[in-house]
Amino acid sequence: MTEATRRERLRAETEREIRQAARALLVESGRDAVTLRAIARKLGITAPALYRYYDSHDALLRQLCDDICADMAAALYADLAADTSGQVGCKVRAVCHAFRRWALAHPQEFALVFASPRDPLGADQFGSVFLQLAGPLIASNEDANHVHEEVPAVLHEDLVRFQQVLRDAVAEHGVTLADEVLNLGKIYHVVQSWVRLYGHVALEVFGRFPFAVSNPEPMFDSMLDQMLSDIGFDEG
Amino acid sequence: MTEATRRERLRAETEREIRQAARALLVESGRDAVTLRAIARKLGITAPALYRYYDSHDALLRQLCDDICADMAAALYADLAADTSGQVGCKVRAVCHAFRRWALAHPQEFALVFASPRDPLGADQFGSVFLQLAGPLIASNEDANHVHEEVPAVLHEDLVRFQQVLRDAVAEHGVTLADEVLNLGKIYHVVQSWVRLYGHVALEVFGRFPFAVSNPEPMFDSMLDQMLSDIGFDEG
DNA sequence: CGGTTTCAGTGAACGGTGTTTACAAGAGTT
DNA sequence: AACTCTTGTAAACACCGTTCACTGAAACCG
Repeated sequence: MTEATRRERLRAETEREIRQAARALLVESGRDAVTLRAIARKLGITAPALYRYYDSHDALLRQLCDDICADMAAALYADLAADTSGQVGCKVRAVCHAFRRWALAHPQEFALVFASPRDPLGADQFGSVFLQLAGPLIASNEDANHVHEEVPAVLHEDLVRFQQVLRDAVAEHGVTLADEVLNLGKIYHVVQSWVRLYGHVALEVFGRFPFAVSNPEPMFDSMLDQMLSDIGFDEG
Repeated sequence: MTEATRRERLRAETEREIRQAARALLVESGRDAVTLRAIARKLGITAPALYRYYDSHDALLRQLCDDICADMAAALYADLAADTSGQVGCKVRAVCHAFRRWALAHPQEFALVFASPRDPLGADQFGSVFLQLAGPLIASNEDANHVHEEVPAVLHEDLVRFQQVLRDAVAEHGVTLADEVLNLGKIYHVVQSWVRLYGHVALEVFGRFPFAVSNPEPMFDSMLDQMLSDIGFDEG
């Protein structure tokens, strides 16, 4: 049984409906359609009532971003779990494909979360998703630590910091990483992989490839091949 | 002297002021601040007057996108011309740096043009900029055609089409390209370079790197090094 | 020159938006 | 039963895109 009082249950229910309505409006008609009055209309209430739940329209949009990130994370985890091959390379590939698939299926959400020149947005949420996914995957790839190139010294400071962030993320899963498996060269390639992954997906979602690509999926696959090879995963 | 009548001159002047006001609003306060009424206020006229110049708010935004693309193109050309080293690799590097610098200096414009899930937007404008820049640069790099890797057969169709687009773009400059210098492997790397260039710049502008990068420029430089090496330019 | 057309700009209006305020009415508490 | 806390309302304000009837001056023409 729920410990919450009747009022608390009703409030939670209304808040859920608000988020749901906001999400539906975003998906159906884009960011500009996520209007306090439109949301209220969907719930059969008036706009000012929403101020009992959110301080402003902006705050509601921020919440929407967090919800989107959480949903995306769930989708990525699901696709990751669906990959039953023991191979780590396959898992990485599965997650990357899931990210592309999610972005193409949710262009409005993608644009809101990943392409707004705003301060925090869903930054925290997303960062954790990336770390939760990338960290353990890299960690589990112990046998492919032959990547040991030198990276420019100027990058060391940032890469060491990211190394620590990754180590902490993995530690929450109860795994400890050796410097050998998580060397700076690999860290660098992880960042570069995120650049390419994001670049391809954003270009595809926003239609900004320099020419019409009839079927971008093979190009994405080809890019993944090189990414995985760069990062030190065996082909497969 | 101008052939235009007095009325035509005044109209052109007003139109220029409209674009200028719209641009200022975008830069100062973001996309949502580019309002017909706010523009009119800046010109000392009323909002409906703007309908004598643009069919709708949307049409005005589209024009704004075109203006931004044109300005960016001018900035890139200027930075390209400023590079007096004869080396093609240096020119490519200069243009890439110019693109990053422009994006960081104009985040709102970048977001509007490059990160909206809309149909054409400034697509034509931008595409031409990319082609005008990339085509001649690749063409002039005749001695570095040692890149001749195999690309997946599924990509051939698209790459051949892009090859033709590039060839046409270069032809307008009076240069004819041999298949040897513009082979599919190189074409593929050009596309991949655009993915990485766009990915890095967008991530930096939108603050979506998975960790705080204290000084992204060296990372950008490092990426350029690999890009140029992939594409077949000599180090320099 | 006088008459007519063209056209940039106005003011009022409509329905939409975020937000604030004062107020009502029910739920929970004592 | 009396009181408080919470959730909603209605009205209002200022802003938005857009339309429409209208004005006044510039441009054109006989």
